[in-house]
Amino acid sequence: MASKPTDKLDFGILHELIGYRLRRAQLVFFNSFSSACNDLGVSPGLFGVLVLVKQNPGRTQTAISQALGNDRSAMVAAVDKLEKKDLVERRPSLTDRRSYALYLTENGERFYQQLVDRVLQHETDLEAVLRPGEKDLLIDILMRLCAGRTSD
Amino acid sequence: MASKPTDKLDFGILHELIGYRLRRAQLVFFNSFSSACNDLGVSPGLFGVLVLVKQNPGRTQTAISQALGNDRSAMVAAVDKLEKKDLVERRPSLTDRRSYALYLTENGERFYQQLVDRVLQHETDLEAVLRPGEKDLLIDILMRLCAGRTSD
DNA sequence: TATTGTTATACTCTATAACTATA
DNA sequence: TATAGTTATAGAGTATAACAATA
Repeated sequence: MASKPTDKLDFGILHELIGYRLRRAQLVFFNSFSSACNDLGVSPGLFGVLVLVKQNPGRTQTAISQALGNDRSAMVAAVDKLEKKDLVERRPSLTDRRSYALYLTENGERFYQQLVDRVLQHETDLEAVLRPGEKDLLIDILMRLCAGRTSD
Repeated sequence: MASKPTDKLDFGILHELIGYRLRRAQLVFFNSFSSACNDLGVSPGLFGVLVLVKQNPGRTQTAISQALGNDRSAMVAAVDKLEKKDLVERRPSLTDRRSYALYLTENGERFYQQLVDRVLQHETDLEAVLRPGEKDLLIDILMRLCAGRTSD
């Protein structure tokens, strides 16, 4: 009898590889984050920009992009989107006429509170499968795995 | 005095969010996996296909794609690449003339051993920052985070 | 009617190179 | 010379819709 496509497959070493498990888990998080926040029009990437601008008002696009570990060219479209949504504004830098200083707008400040509530609720939902202390340990392990290989 | 782009930024809640930490860690893994295996011409995604074909010879493209959690249309280019590298072959299914049965080629079998050695070495390198028992716990936590939300 | 492999297509994310205006 | 923002561009990766052959 031929095997059906829905039969469980043997994953071999795949299930024991940290890289594969990270990819699957990250995909789950990405999708559920998007579901939780797509009515607000904020992707995981844009959320990261918003947090850094909120916590570090007045920084340049390049500084934000370096902190997030991606190229400054990618920041252009991101800030464009956030500006169009009236969440972030580019102000001319007082000290360097080549660069902009990024700030949350008034609307962005209000929006940010609402967004963070939503994100923390999402986080809480997904933490439901963790036992006490496991979240902190998970974060700690993930940071160690990045140590020396990223800018943050 | 103006802040320099290289100053450390305040990440606020970002560093405490599982989703963000997963994304950063996954990026580190993806990049180091690519460095370790790009001379072999195998990406993380192609590696997943190879493992599933090795462990489940004779399955269809659709079965493999479902197990990996992506669309069957994406399998076409993947199997094309693996066939061009003489690692995988499409054999006509004996029971269903619409579908192919996937197998590793002879060359693919030899290549697979070498590739797995490389991947396990890569895994070992990255496990260096983990304490005894933490890897199993990490895998367990990551699988729990996926439970009920993926096909595997 | 439903499914397999395929194609065409599009969208996101990301990186590189080159340009401009400044420094 | 070097840097900030920008643009054009290209490459993955991924998803949808539609089609022909087959079930």
